[in-house]
Amino acid sequence: MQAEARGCYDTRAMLIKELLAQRLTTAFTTAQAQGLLPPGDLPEGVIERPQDTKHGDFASTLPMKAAKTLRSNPMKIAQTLQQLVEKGHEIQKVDVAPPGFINITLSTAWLQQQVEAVRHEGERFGHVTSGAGHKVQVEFVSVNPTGPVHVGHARGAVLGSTLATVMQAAGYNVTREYYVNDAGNQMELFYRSLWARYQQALGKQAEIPENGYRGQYMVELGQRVVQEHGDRFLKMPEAKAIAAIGAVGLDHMITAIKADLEMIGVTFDNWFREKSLFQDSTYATAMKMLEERGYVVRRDGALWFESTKLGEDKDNVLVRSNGLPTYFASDAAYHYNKFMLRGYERVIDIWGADHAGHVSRLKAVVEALGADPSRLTVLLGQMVALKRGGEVVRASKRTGEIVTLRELAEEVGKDAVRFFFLARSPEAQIEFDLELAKQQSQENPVYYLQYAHARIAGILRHAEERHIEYRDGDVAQLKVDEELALIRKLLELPELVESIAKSLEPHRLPHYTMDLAATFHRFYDTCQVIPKEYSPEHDGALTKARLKLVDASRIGLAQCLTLMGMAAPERM
RNA sequence: GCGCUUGUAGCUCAACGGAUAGAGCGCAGCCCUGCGAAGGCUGAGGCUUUGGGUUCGAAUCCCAACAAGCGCACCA
Repeated sequence: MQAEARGCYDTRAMLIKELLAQRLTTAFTTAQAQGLLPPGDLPEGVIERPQDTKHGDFASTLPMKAAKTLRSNPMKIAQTLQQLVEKGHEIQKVDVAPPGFINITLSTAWLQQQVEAVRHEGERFGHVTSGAGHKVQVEFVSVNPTGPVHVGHARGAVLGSTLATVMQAAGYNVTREYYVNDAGNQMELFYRSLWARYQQALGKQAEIPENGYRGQYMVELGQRVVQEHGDRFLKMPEAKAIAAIGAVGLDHMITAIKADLEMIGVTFDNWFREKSLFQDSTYATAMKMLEERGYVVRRDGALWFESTKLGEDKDNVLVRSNGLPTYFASDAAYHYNKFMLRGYERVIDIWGADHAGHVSRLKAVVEALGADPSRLTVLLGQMVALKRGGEVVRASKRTGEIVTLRELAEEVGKDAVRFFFLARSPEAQIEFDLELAKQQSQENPVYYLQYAHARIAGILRHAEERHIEYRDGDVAQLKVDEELALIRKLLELPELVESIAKSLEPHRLPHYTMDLAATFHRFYDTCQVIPKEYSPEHDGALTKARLKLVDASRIGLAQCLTLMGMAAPERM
């Protein structure tokens, strides 16, 4: 394995981080075998990236972690390992720093060679194989189709779509799914509200039901149905009319939601209908299974899921005494479908924090259905408080006072919306000031990233115009700090992709991209790529090498922007 | 009242239990007769809400207080 890795420049085969971890592990066991270190287990977390690059490319805190179990001095352990780590051609030096750090610096020659490796990988650079084709579902947004998508939903949309993309890059087999809640009494209310608006559009007297949907969009929807269908629903018996008009309204809502989400680059592989759970035997089978496993009891005329048997605070109603199933029952059946029928090895649900209280009971029901609840992860996006010029804007579908995603996308732009929500960890409760967002879109981090990409494109264009062919450039010319720093920064991308897929923290991607862009800008500032008085004899070697580095940077930056669903412009 | 999440620069936010806590915006200076100045460099700005604890080491883990958000239905 090690010999194989040594001769390999392809980062896809093995990350340098993993290679170094192996070397350290081998050094550790060798030291014990030779009696240089006392016996004892290898601690977790062998290798990491130091915060400060002056400490080298990689650092290990292994000596300090092992000191206790080995009953040995951390500095002594560090020094022992320092001697035993196989350097190969990748490692330039291994240092020891108090109180027991091992610092590893990569060799310049190896770093230079990575420029070729990145260019060789091209569009695939940054992709890794840690996901091993495992079947994963990411379910997100899933807004009730009773109204348009609003600003608060944008967060989950961006989080979910980026996570799905990154997991795909990490080698998972990912399905993006939207759960359409087209059953239940909220939908019933929506249908009846639309029925009323439809009648009003035809000049008839009609009342919006209590707690119905009163937004302006419902008025428009009613008018639209009149345009498309005339008064034909009036001729039906009311119950039938409501059902028929409801189906039409639902269709329009889903189409609108789909279009709005596409405005910020969010798409799905599957739109799963709640109703389908009842149309086939999924719901019945799931309920039967819960019953057979002894988790269902009848009490006060309702059917209860005995979550308390699984350590929950209280039981939950599956079927109300009026015979109608609760949302929770649908959810149980839906997850039965995800795990049992479709066989996802792992399911990630992205919800708003207002649903936090439902996580544990859903996990309980998944367990009751016989799936390991650790296969289900629920990510909660904390609430987004919406402001306009410092004033809080209340978002409510029923009162109709909403700022829609569409408005936001039109005002602020897709890339800025994505970046803004993506850069914050899901747990952060954020305030979104529309005025500020618009204003800042002039002086936005988004432009910082895209400018770097456009700048790169400009240089490459320039090289082409001057007919500078750099295929034969020699990367060994790259020796300046700013050049090597840029290579080092690029090499972090595959590690980051692997790490994000594991920790489910896509917010680290925008921060890395900012870093990469800054590192490029610094390189640009100190290292001129194509001199004004360019002469092939005099400048050729360095210019060609730097063009290769610029090209590798383009690949890395474009990959980041692509993973985030943002544009990578050639010009601005 | 109980539970979950969160308190980090003036503002918006980062920081696998590791070395001097970092970015962007804002603020004060400096840098284009050289590839895109939507850029670079320098500086000011922090008792990581407070008080205890755990350990070689804590913004990070545990306990308590204070503050904010969200839950606590036969709604979704």
